[in-house]
Amino acid sequence: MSQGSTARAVGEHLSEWITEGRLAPGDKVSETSVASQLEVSRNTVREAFRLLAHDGLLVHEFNRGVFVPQVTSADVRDVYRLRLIIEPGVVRALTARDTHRLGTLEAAVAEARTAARRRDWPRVGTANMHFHRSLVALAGSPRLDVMMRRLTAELRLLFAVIDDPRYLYQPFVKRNKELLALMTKGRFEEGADYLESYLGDSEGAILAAFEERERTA
Amino acid sequence: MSQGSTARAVGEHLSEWITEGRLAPGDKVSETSVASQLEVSRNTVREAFRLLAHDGLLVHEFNRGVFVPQVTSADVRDVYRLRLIIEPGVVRALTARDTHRLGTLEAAVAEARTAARRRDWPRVGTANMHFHRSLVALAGSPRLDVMMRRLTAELRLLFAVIDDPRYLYQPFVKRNKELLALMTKGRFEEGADYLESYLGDSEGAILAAFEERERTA
DNA sequence: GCATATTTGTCCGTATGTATA
DNA sequence: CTATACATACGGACAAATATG
Repeated sequence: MSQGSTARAVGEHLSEWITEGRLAPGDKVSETSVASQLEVSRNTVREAFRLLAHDGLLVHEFNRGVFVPQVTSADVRDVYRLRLIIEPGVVRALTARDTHRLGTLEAAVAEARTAARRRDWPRVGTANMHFHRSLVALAGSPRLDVMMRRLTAELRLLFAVIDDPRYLYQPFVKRNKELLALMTKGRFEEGADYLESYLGDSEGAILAAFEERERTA
Repeated sequence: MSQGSTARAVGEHLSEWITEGRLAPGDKVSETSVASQLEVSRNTVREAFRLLAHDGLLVHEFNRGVFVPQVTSADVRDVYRLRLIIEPGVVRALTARDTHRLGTLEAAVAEARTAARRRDWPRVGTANMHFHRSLVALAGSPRLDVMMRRLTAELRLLFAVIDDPRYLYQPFVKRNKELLALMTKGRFEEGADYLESYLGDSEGAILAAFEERERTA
């Protein structure tokens, strides 16, 4: 309606429903129900489904419909394996003249700070995504950007499983800030090492939550 | 109809048209023309467009339609940058017990050999794609597999620009075979180094063709 | 295992808005 | 600036596949 396609708008809605837990992992997402709730045609809903399936936020099973992915600890490991390859690699490849291109990272850090002050943890999570996407964008590779967009989208899916988001999101604020400080000083090698251990900790925390959940279930 | 969706079948057709040059880079791909030529509905064509756009074989511009990507030397560099990160990394991470899991690679090498004997260069190209996809599959990462599928699809797009495919495809046959030999012996570090230089040469050859083309155009 | 109801996959016709000649 | 072409979106329809009782 306003700007962009309605299919994209429907996609945004669905994306929120997923990250807010209104749509739980494993849930079936019916074409007709979404179409009637958002008052759009079924065709448009199908278009939105494709967009989200593209980012891994929905899975499409032929003749059965679309579902919210049932993420497991294996997915956590896979996502973090790729993050550990990509993100420190990008930081390590930076040089002194990149210290002037960190504006978007600063913005993301500021966004996270104000959100944390307001105890708005979902927004802290969004800011964290912005930070890491901006970080990867420094590499200047369009294809890497697409891949990182996918990964951060799936990250939201993983975080959505966690009951208490604060416990996971809060550490990000400080650590992103510290990583940025290292990078501003041009200490990229140190930054990459810092990022590696930071990602390792993050993976460990999420993994623990998942394995606990998988044990009880 | 037969197996899978008709949208997928339409996607296969379009994919062939692109790699065969029937659809040239920069061409607009009209919904209605494809729908009438393949005798399917516009709706189905739109679904197929999304599928191919997902793999980078088509680009979608809002309110303007879909186009065959206008690939440039910058795209060559970007694709190879990612290949150089991913593929040698996978090989380096392998261990002795992976030497028994190289069956798909052997099959791809054999496929390339027989195709080369028949001077069927497009088929050699396909076999080469299979080889590198199988290689990355050894890492056991579903998300890396998806990414590699995208990259190889785009690779076909790059190769489609080259006039004489034999010149580019022929070296692959021998080099894939030699890489496989190293891997079979468990010499993964050497294999990774070999792959790096091999990819570097490949990039250089394609890049030269692109820069020549961009100079004349 | 069967009959039924639901839902998806596909198609068509039409209206509206956007881009471009 | 107007006119044309085309993409976006709608709503209804039907067959086929799936899920349900």
